[in-house]
Amino acid sequence: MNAATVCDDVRRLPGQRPERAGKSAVFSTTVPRVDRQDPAGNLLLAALTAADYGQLLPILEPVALPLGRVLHEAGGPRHYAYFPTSSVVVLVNTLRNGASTALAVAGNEGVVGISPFMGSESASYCAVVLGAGHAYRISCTALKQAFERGGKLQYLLLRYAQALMTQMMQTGVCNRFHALDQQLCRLLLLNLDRLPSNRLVLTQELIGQMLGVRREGVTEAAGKLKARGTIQYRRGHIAVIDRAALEASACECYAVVKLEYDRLNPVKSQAAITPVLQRRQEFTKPLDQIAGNAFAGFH
Amino acid sequence: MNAATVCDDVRRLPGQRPERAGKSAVFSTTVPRVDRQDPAGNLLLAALTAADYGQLLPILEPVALPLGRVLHEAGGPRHYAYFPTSSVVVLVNTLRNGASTALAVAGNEGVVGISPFMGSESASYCAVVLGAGHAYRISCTALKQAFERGGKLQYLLLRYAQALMTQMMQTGVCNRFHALDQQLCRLLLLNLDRLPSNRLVLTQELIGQMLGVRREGVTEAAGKLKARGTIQYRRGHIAVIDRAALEASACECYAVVKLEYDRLNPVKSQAAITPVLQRRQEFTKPLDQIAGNAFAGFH
DNA sequence: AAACTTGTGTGCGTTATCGAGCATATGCTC
DNA sequence: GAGCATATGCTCGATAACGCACACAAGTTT
Repeated sequence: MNAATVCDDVRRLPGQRPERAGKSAVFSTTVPRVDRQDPAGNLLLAALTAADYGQLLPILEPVALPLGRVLHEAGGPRHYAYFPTSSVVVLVNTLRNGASTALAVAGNEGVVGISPFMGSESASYCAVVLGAGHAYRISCTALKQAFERGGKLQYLLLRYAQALMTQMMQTGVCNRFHALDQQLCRLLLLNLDRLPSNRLVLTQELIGQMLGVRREGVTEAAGKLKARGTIQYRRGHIAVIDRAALEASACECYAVVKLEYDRLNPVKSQAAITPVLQRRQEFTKPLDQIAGNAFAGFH
Repeated sequence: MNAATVCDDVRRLPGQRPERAGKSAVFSTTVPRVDRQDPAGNLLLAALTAADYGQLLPILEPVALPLGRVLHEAGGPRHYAYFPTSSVVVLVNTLRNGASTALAVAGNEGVVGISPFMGSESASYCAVVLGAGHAYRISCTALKQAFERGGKLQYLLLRYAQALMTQMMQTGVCNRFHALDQQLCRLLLLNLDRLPSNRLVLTQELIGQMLGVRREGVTEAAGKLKARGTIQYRRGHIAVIDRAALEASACECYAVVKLEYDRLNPVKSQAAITPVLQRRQEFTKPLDQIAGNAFAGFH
């Protein structure tokens, strides 16, 4: 991790070189030039009052985030917090034996680095760029100061932290109960929602690390999706062909998380999630109403 | 859940009736009468400034929490936040199919119900009493108001929320990678740390629900611990005989979480965790230093 | 064009956990 | 003490994911 490379042009990345004449119609699709080269490309920043936004603007620093860049190391000090505009960052927890899982995905709806205002210099997870793109960074001390001024900024940051927590919990249960096939769909969708196109730059090996499973398992699961025409892929590039089918194949966890995040930004369209909203009742069923529950009779 | 029973005497609980003359030396051990019948029995409240504490005191309401009491339902509104003194509460996430996992354990070191000050009326998890005891409750609006006054109370609440997040993440990875045997040890220890004695009132069925595994699996894992003389149990009562052995059998996750929580309260002795502190280096190893990592070469 | 790196496809035996069913034991209630 | 609800113990086949080994293909470097 070299500080001098922080502002490198993101358009030149491993595995993301300028494409040759389209071999496949899907992969030659030009990526929409939604660079979101403006702090307001980050929904959290965009939701600030003009006064707050004005105060932050001069200390926000644009950075390009290449795939694999480690923004925060586990247990290490956080120097900057990042407001992604067109990048996707995952929060990864790693065990002693090297096994790791991504517990949360963050993008232009939030901020990477909540510890500064949560009262701790460090946190146990590490933050890694999974989708190359841009972000605006701010020094942790400045963010902390801004947070302590209270007001809408504080509210938005806390509200986001809460949503992040929800995502972590949901991913935690998902880890235990849902099949790899479903989890793959969830991961793809969470990334997709934070990117401007239907294409992801991800190797199966990397996906395996994010889900905490073997690469071979990902190959198998991805193969099924490919066979069904839901996705296409080749050497680290994934193109989602049928998003609806992907949502249908995902576990409920995607919907739960999406719903929570949609509540952060009431302006955003919720059209895509409507069928899920209707199932909300089931998600919120209390523990004691569930069949075979050992708590029954204690109330 | 009947509101009228909220203040029932906790000494009369299912499975916790007055004991007959000790059949077994372990189980007849009288529980130390550490009732912590004082808000200061909660470490978070105890750490407040005299002024803050004085302001909260009149609106804190003592409640007895019987085993199985649901404090917050998933997705439901939170009316009260709870500061446990001698009770243990788990935060449980439940899926549509009824499968559930406890992602965090809370006790007298913190508070149950962080959503009010995190800016949301509800949260996706539910909070269930796993260790009967006492707590002090406060209305969510009052807690929110107190939080907004800023100062040390705000700091402590946020700092705790951050630790809770760490616990959830750690539990999330633990869910995926660690064997049931290890997870059982972790769960027992986390409960033990929040209770005054070496005894837990827990059925294997309940443990299964907390860990998201079958009851039979718990039977097997508990059987091994019993055979090794680490614990004893009978019909919903577990007694920890050899705590050191239990710690040795637990996965690293217990230590990571304990360490994080110990940082909340610097006064507390860290003697028990010393060997773990020495291994801290390994926990914080960044993702890119780990063998077989797909990120290598991207920096 | 050749060599090389890196990503993907596949097969095979191993393992932990599951799901279901049933047996036994414990401790409460009457 | 008898009856009963419930906690625990045990078995068996099924299954998802693992670990490993290797073949092959795509794209880069020389």
